[in-house]
Amino acid sequence: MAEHVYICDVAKHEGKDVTIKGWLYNKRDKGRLQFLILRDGTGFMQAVAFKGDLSEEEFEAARRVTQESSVIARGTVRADKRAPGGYELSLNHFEIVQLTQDYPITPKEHGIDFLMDRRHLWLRSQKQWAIMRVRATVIRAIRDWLDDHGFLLVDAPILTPAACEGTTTLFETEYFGQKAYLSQSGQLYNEATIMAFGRTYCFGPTFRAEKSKTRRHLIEFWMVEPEMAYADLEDCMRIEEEFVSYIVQRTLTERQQELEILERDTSKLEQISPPFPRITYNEALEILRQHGEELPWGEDFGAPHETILASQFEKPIFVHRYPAQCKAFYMEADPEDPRLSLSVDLLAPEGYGEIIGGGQRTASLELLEQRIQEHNLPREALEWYLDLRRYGSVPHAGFGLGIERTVTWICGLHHIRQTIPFPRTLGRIYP
RNA sequence: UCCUCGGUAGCUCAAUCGGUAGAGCGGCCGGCUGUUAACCGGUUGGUUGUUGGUUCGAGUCCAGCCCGAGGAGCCA
Repeated sequence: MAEHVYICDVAKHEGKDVTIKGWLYNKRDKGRLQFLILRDGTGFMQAVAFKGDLSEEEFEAARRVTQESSVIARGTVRADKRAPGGYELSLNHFEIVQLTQDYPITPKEHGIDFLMDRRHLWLRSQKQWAIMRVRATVIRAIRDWLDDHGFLLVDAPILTPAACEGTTTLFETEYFGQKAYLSQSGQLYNEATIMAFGRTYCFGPTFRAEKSKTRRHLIEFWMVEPEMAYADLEDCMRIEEEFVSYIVQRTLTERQQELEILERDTSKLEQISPPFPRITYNEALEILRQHGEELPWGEDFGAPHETILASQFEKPIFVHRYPAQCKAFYMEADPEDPRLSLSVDLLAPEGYGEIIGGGQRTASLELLEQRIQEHNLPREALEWYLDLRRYGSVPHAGFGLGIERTVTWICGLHHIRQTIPFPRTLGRIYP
C-alpha cells in the first residue's frame, strides 16, 4: 500500500505513488476519463481515472461516485499545468468508503438561509474552508505577538455576577439560585490582573444580547483584550498599530493560497504597517462636515460615518478623544478638556469599520466613583474594581480587538457571519 | 425594536391584466480519453410559507400570523 499523505504535502511526493484519504468534492465525467476533485481537509486536488488504468470495478466506482462520498484513492503524483493547484493524481486504485446520496449543497448558487441551516456541511466548501484557516492563523498571530511582547494570558470568567457595564444587553442565567450573566467583556477583570502581572490579555467568547441585525454583528463573538499597567493613550495606539500590522503581515505570508481562493485583493493589505494615521474625534467631525454629514458634538459615529472617515486613508485609522458621554464609565478624562475621554477606536480601511475599541482607564478613585453614580451602576458589585484604585493605582490602558471583524476585513468578506464556524446571529442558534 | 424587500420543484429563479405552474442547475439514463461552474441528448421533479377573505376562477388582490434577507440603532 502506498504511503498515506495529505494533499498539502503532495508536491514533496512528485513521481511517487501515494494514498489520499478524503472526500469527493466535485467530479467531471468525460466517459472513459473521469476527473475527480478530492479534498482531505488540508487541501483540494484533482485525481484522474483512466478506464484502462483501473480494474473494471474500480473504474465503475470512480464513474459512480457522488459528491461528498468518502473515498480512498491511490495513484502517482504528477505535475500538470492543467490541474488546479499544479499537481494531480493518476489513479491506479480507487475505493468508496461510503457512497453519499443527495448531498444538499451542490456546486451552484444557494441562498444564505439554506446554507446557514446546513452550516455543518457548508464548512466543507472551499471558501468556508479558506476562511476558517485564515481565522486560525489570525488567532495564532495574536497569541504569538502578545506572548512575545510581555503579555501574560490570564483569562477572565465567562459567568459574571452583575451587569458591571450597566445596560440590558447581557444574557441572564441562573447560578445556584443567584442571577448570573454571560460575559460581554473581560475588561474589568484585566484591570485587576495587570496589577498582579503587569501586562496581560484575555481571549475568549463574549456575548451581547443586543438585537443587532447587521453585517458586522454576532450575538456570540471572540475578542482578545490586552491590558497594560503604567501605560497611557499613546502607548495604547503604538501597541495597537504594531499588533494589527503583525496579524495582517503574518496572514499574508501564511495564507496566500486561502486569500487567493477568497479572491482577496492583497495589495491593500500589503500596505498595512506602522504608523497608522491618527485623528481626534473633533477632527473626524470636521471631515464628516466636509462630506456633507453634519453630526452634533457628542454623538457617536454610525456605520456610514466610519466608512467616510476610513475611506480618507489607505491604512487603518485611530480616532481618539471621544466625548466622555459616548464611551464607557471607566475611560480616563482628558486633562486638557474634561469633556473628552482618553479613548481610541481603530477603524479598518475599505469600509470595514471599527475593529478595536480601547483607551486609557481612569486611575482616580474619585472620578470613578462619580462616573459610577452618573451611570447609575450598582456600586456594591463594583467594590472590588474600586479596590484597584485604592491599592496602588497607576495609569493604565488597554483595548479589545474583535476577531471576527478582523477576519472579515482580512478576507475581504461582505458579512461577518462566515468568519465563525457556527455563528450565533439574531434568530439563529442552529446548528 | 423600527424601516424596506422577500417566501413558487432538492437549489437559484420566472410566471403579462386574476384565466391549464415554467426554465436552468441537481438527481436518474445514455454519449464522449484532458475536464476547469465541462459539454451534448433524454428523463424525473409542485399542498406556490400559513390561516382566513374577495371572486365563476387566486402563485397573482385584501387582512392576520410565521419565517428569512437588507438596513438603522447599539457595539468589537
